[in-house]
Amino acid sequence: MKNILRMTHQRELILEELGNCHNHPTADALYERIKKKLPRISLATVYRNLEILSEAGMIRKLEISGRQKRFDKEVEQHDHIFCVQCRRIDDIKFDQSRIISLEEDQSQGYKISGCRIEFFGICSKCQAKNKKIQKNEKDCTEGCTGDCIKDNAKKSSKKKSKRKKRKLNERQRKVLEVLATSDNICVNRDIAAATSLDPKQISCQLTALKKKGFITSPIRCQYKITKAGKAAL
Amino acid sequence: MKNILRMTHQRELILEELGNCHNHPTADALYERIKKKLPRISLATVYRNLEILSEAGMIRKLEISGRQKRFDKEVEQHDHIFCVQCRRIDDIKFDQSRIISLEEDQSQGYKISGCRIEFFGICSKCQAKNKKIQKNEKDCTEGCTGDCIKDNAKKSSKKKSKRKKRKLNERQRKVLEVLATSDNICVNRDIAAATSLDPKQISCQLTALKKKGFITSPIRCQYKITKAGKAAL
DNA sequence: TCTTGACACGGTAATGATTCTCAATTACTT
DNA sequence: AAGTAATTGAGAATCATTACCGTGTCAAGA
Ligand SMILES: [Mn+2]
Ligand SMILES: [Mn+2]
Ligand SMILES: [Zn+2]
Ligand SMILES: [Zn+2]
Repeated sequence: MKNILRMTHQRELILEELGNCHNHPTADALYERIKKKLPRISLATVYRNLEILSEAGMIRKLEISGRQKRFDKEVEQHDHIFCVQCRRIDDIKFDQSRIISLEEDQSQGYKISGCRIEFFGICSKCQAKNKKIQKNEKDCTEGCTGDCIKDNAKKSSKKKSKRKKRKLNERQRKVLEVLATSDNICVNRDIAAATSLDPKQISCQLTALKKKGFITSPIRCQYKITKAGKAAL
Repeated sequence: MKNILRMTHQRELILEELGNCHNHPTADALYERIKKKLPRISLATVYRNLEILSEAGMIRKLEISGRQKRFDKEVEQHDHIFCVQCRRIDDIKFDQSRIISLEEDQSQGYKISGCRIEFFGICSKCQAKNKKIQKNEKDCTEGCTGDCIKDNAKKSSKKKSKRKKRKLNERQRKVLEVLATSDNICVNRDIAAATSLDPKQISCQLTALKKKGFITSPIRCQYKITKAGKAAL
């Protein structure tokens, strides 16, 4: 009846490897590290044990906003701060008792058992990086506001997990090829003539290509291939 | 080039329906409600518009701990409290500026742009329910700690999304049938004799059955079918 | 008026993270 | 050493979310 935790080699390694991690790793990241020492370990085993160990209170499972869960060797109560740009997560110590007791008055009948405080911002490294970029950046064609930071974060996080698939379908490739061969800006009609595709189809593909960043439309109804577009061919 | 939001019928409905929701609904829940008024709407449209509307600042996307994202008609800054048992989410107002300025001293170089505070506990309804259950519960064979509450929450949340699949394989059914016919507690050997299965196989199936809640092991190595197990046959 | 292309839609496939399944193996108990 | 329940690896399944694609609608410009 008593649930004894067997200390298998796998479990031991997972615990040890998490202990060596100072950034709060995801199950996947931990799996990659452990594979080097035990190549036949399964990702499911890593997930399983991280769950079991956190259930047993030997590690902590973090549910920071975002998709992947992260794991923490430190079991003592503490909160976190994360960088919205590079996604790193650091510890912060914060006395929750004060804020909880403050909240208990207007708790709407809830019996409060805890709270999670999550700061977010930009870490010192990213601040420095941004400053450098801003200096070097002179040919910024369009206003570069907070959006591009967000885009960067999104892109980097995606690239990190898996390579981004940017496949072109038959029609998109045709359209892109026409734009690649023609030096000047093209309109729908030009492309239709060159590809013998239905103009409606072309409009649809142009939209998709623009969304992917492979073409731009400097003037309404006129398109031009981008560097990314050329690279994609 | 300019991003104009067209107010389509679908978008209007989504906005309106979210406005009528006082609990912070998931995309899926909202979809189910909207389908009643517009049966041909696509789930993808609901997701797409919730994203667009929150991007435009007309609604808010919440990343409360847990898997599904939730959406909030209230765009003013506020935090949330959720019940770990029934998963309902309520609003709380909290002055973040104080706690943020408090944190800024020891911010480890971060430029803090905000924070999310998330209280959790047990709502008044669940508290009342628990009290009732505790009174009625006299045949609680094993210590009923916080664990069963958590189990309940997990189960109910799963049931809500899809019906739980509890199928038995060939061997599991055989084992369960032996336990069902025998009134007393059985050991592995008994089952082996009755089923002509390999004892190793039986051990494995017993583990699976126990995990599913179809059998219990009141004494080590001795098994007994549960009500759920009988129901499953 | 006729084109055009941006936005949007519905349906469906794909994706990413996580969990489940199951026969085989392993680590504890006795 | 034997017996047995916990654990494993490999892969399938699940769940929430997003991407894709062909089509439709609308408003603005030729
Ligand atoms: Mn930490
Ligand atoms: Mn709210
Ligand atoms: Zn950073
Ligand atoms: Zn509740």
